Amino acid sequence: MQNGLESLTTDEIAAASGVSTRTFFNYYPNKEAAAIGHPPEFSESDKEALRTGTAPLAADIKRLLGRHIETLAKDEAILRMVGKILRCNEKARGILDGFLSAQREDLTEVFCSRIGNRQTAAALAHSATNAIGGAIFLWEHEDGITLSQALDRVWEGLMDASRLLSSTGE
Amino acid sequence: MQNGLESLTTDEIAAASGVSTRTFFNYYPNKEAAAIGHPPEFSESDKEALRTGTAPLAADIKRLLGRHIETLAKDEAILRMVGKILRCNEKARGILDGFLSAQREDLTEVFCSRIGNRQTAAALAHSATNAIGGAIFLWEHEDGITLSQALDRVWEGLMDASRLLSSTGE
DNA sequence: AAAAACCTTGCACAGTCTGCAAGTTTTGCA
DNA sequence: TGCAAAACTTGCAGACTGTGCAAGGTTTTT
Repeated sequence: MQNGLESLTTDEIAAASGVSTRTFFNYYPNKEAAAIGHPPEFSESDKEALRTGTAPLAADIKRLLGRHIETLAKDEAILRMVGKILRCNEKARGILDGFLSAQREDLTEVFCSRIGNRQTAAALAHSATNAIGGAIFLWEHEDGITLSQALDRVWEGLMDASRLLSSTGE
Repeated sequence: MQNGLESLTTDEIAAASGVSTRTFFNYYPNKEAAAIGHPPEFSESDKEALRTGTAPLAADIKRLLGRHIETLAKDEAILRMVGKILRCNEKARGILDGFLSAQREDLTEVFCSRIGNRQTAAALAHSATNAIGGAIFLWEHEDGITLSQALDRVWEGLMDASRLLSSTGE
């Protein structure tokens, strides 16, 4: 069993769900999309807080990410299972990638309305979504660490990296 | 024609390549992988230069990225075609994502050996690969801009973002 | 209670991809 | 040169995903 998904047929999934295979495909465009579902979005109020926040930008971003990771932490089991699927199913990765790209664009708009410059906003949005992804990755690969702790570690790395990039020496 | 790839069957591709369909699948694991191919890697010597460089980190990174984007610029036609495929084929996105993740890990090692801290290295690697992706995106969506110019714009955004993140005020 | 809108399902079908068992070509070496 | 081994190509059968369509059933509306 390389995947878990690959060894599950749509017939089996449909039967287990108590609908016909045809109906399964009325609900979901394909097997992978059904398996990974739709990842949670950043909350509107958190985005609004980021848009209008007055604390240093880094602090406001960290708050958004922290709250988002808390949301994710509510479904650790799902997160772990989805991670397993993503690790060995290319199509699933592509589908998730689509969702995350949309979220990143969304976040880019938020940053854009706070700081004005689109390229800068895009870089920030990338950093933010990478931090979430990185935190999940760390949490998956390191025992006895919570998602929040993982985010803190990743965040520190991002802060270090930012300092390194913006300083002229090393 | 939503995709271009979806309306092309493997039978057609194989026939056009002068081999049987079965042989096509001996060469490539699937249609999408065949269509997008393997993206170019960062050159070993450029990575080595980054590993052992003594200029400010940002300058060394920028050099690596600049040289990589020059490599990409040699095949603009391919880049454009692959972009078109990626935009509407989830499986292809997932496959590319796998390649790029591997490249990013590779780059993480490079940064790691230069600066020591793994999380920081990972953040830098993310920023670097995002810059490449962002530059291609910008080049695709803005008329009359070269890849190098696009990279410069994206790079400025990254520098701004780094300063914003590492400063306590705004 | 009839009509309209909606949902589920079966069926046929196009397409991807794999394993297997030939057959064919290339390589290497005697 | 010539033959055996290795490597490659192919056809075929088959499992599986996903779609269009039309028939049948359910729910909602009037």
